[in-house]
Amino acid sequence: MTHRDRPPGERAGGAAEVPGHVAEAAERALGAAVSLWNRAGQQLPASLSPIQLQTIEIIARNDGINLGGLAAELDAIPSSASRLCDRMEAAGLIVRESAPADRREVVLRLSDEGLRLFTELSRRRQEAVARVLAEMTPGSRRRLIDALAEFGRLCEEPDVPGSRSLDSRSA
Amino acid sequence: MTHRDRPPGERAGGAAEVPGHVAEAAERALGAAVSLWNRAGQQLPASLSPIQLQTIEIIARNDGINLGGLAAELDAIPSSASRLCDRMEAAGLIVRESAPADRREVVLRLSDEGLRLFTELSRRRQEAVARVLAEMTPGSRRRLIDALAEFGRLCEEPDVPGSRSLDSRSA
DNA sequence: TATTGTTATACTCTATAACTATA
DNA sequence: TATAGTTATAGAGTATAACAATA
Repeated sequence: MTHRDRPPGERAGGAAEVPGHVAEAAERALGAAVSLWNRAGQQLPASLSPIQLQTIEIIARNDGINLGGLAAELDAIPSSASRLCDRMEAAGLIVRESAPADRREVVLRLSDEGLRLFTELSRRRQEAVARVLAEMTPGSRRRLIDALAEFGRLCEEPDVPGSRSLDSRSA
Repeated sequence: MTHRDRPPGERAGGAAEVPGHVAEAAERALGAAVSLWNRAGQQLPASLSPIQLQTIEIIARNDGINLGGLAAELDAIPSSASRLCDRMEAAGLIVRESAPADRREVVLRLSDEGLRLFTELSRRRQEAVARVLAEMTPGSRRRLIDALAEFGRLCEEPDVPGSRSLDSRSA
């Protein structure tokens, strides 16, 4: 599906093939979508900070992740992640366990309350997106979903510049 | 997984018309896009915090906004916004002026440095999006841009539930 | 008096550096 | 010694409440 018949040596990863006004339109539309996305989290009844919300998502998708792994996912240092876990454990959102294999490590899991919040967050995001999708014609909606799915897959590909694996803390 | 084919021409009006698996796919794809979007800001050479980045965007798009307006856009209270402006003014990113019409008000503008950062942020976001778009086939890309533009417009419409005008501070 | 913004205080979030425990 | 995590300290970000200036 990944249509890449360009010679590997060509410049800028092929971004030059996309006209400026197209990138600008995409930026504007994505900006509105990002706002919609973020509001779904802000409107949760529990009123978690963005970083606590992000932490819940990371642990939900990486059950049993250790503290260093969480810090890496947050793009933060272990000390910050540790303090964050202090507060989230005290708030009853996560649990810290000692890893059986290596007792230096800490295994992180969601508490029942944390899992409930994650489920609710996902539900609200889907609902917010669905409300907008419902305003579109079925044809537009179908084209958006299909194209967006491809776009999302490409965003997750590690070989896309600016995707992951960058140490932005040293910037 | 019942694929509901609705008769075309029927008025779209409720989120219930969008099947759950469609909303789920959209959530997943948008999540990846949101990550791409956020990384563009994190990788700026200046290393601003998300809230400072957001403040720069708000002032850039609302030149001369007053402090209360900024606070509302940030979904924060004036006191928090005032402290934020203290630091950003000290960092040379924004300037505070007294409003000529009403001397109680404070008019906020970007400094040259703040404007430069905003331009760079926008450039990097467009570049990140363009790099992914360049990986798509021209047809998919076209369909995505067209459908995404419509989606973006609908996200910005005030009558879409969960759009704006919500006082999430009281939640 | 009502509105706009700032200051006092306290808590969360984050990084640097020093530390403890385990390997 | 090297690794995983915590604690000490300090500064940024935020809210509540009290305050000052202007309308």
